[in-house]
Amino acid sequence: MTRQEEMAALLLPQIDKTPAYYESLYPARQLKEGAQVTRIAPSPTGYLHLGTLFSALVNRITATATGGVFFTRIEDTDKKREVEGGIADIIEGLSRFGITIDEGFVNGTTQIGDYGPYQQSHRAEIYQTYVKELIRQGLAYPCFCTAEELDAVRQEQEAAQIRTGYHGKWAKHRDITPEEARTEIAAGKPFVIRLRSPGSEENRIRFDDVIKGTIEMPENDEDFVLLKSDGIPTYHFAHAIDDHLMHTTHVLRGDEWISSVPKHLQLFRLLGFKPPKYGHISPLMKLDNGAKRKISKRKDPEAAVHFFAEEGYDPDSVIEYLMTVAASDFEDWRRANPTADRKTFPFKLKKMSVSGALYDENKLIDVSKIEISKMSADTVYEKLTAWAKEFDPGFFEILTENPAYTTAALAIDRGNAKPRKDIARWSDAKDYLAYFFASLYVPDHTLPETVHPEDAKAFLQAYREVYVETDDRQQWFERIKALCPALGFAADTKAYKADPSAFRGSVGDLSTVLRIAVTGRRNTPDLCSIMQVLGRAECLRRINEMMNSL
RNA sequence: GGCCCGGUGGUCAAGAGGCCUAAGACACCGCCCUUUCACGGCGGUAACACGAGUUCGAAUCUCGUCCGGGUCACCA
Repeated sequence: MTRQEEMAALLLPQIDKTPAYYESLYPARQLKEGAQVTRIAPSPTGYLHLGTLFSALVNRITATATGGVFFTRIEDTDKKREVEGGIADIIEGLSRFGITIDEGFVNGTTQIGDYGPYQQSHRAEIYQTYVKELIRQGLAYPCFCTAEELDAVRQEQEAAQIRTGYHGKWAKHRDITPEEARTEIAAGKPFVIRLRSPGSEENRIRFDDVIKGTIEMPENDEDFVLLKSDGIPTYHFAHAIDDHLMHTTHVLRGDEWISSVPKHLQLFRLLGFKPPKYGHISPLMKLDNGAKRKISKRKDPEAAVHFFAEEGYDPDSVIEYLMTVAASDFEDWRRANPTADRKTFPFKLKKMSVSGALYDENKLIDVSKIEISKMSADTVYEKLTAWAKEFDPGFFEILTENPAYTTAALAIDRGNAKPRKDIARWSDAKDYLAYFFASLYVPDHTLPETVHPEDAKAFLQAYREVYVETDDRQQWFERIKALCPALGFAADTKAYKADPSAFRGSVGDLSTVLRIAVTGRRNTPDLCSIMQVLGRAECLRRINEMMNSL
């Protein structure tokens, strides 16, 4: 037994498997040429973060565009930060946004696929097997430093203005002997396993980031921690083992990871693994007092995706917006393919922005209005009521009392070539539909300054007599025009504009009066349709009510 | 501070040495259309961070400066 084998046996006595065992357990995937395997690896430390959603989207569409696989893996190696129900929050959150998962966790408790377990806390033995091999090869060693000692070293380094960290001569336990280690262990001292980095700061490494392009950095010379004192790996080590064994081809993650790439590449090389392609995604930013900064979980409500649900944004709108941020050519594609499934969008990582984009609510609203304008009345009814049920129960009651009626109201000016774009969020619908429901109807009978109350009253009185509920738009309008001459109004807008002094007003004014009478407001979609949905009795009632107030 | 990444209108962005008098979208403004509003159409305001250099020619290449972001844990 060599000294290194002795050390390996001392540190990880319970490990009896070898890497070869796992290599054969998780054979290469059988995928077609060019298929890319991606993943999202969230930590269950709380709700689904916007950044995680964005990253999941990018990984998802990358796999989809290449006929590959997208899987989820739970990085629960930090027990201190773990939150109960965190897995379900994140995974089910992704589903709500329509992000489908091919493999790994598909909800809070179920995992599918042949490369599991997809939860790092259940993979301890795998990591330890590889660490043991590294120790055998002299590439890893135990470190017994306490947090205080490490802290003291850092302070010394800072005082001397040299690079901080556990490397080179500062790596106290780098050459610890099996005997020394045995003594420490016997004394009950906890230890971590560190990499014995063969790297040097003098060397430069380069790699091609599939999003950012070529990046050059100093080689890693840090003896960073592989296994924490509880036997659980750090992110770096788990990443190398898992993405190798799960055969990930593309690691697309937040760009806060860029600086760790030298560690990861070194790990893959030392372990004898083929490294994946890396792509680093710029974060979504927000303007804070004129300064751009990454959206923060603590300061920004938008960081938590449930914010969007509460605001009433449709998940589909949020994804559509995120797509415009993820791919600079997505909007053009969307214009050319207004109704196509996003899954057919030919996504290219090269089209991703290199710098962080500012979260733009205006743009979200615009995208959302377009999305909702393209929906059928039935779809709107379904989504709106689903939203209201959760976030505005009172409104839900009102909407569902008579589904056919609500749907008819929602159908106005919808489904034609130029649908209206009144609704950006489901919460907007309450005001938009208010005059259709007695309990929400708060009419404002204020007339435009240009219209005299007596004219309005005379018009309403005359209209009441000629009103035919079944008129189509054309007939409906003709009827109003027909009333104009007797009231001294211009039936033709152009004639009125040519000589306003010759008339008391125009047909437009009269239409507005009717609109105010029927809906209690001046701006609405097509009035004729509204009156049909409201019904003759209700329209007459409202017209009379208005007349009485004049 | 060290190491990385980035900087084109208010925002997102196209842009690969001459096609740039710099596209498009959102927002904003105006006009037209119009029974209101919206939609739509037309038009408008508004940008290559700065300074050197390379070149006949620079938004594009190089260097420097400045600014912004990220990262330097037994967190991910």
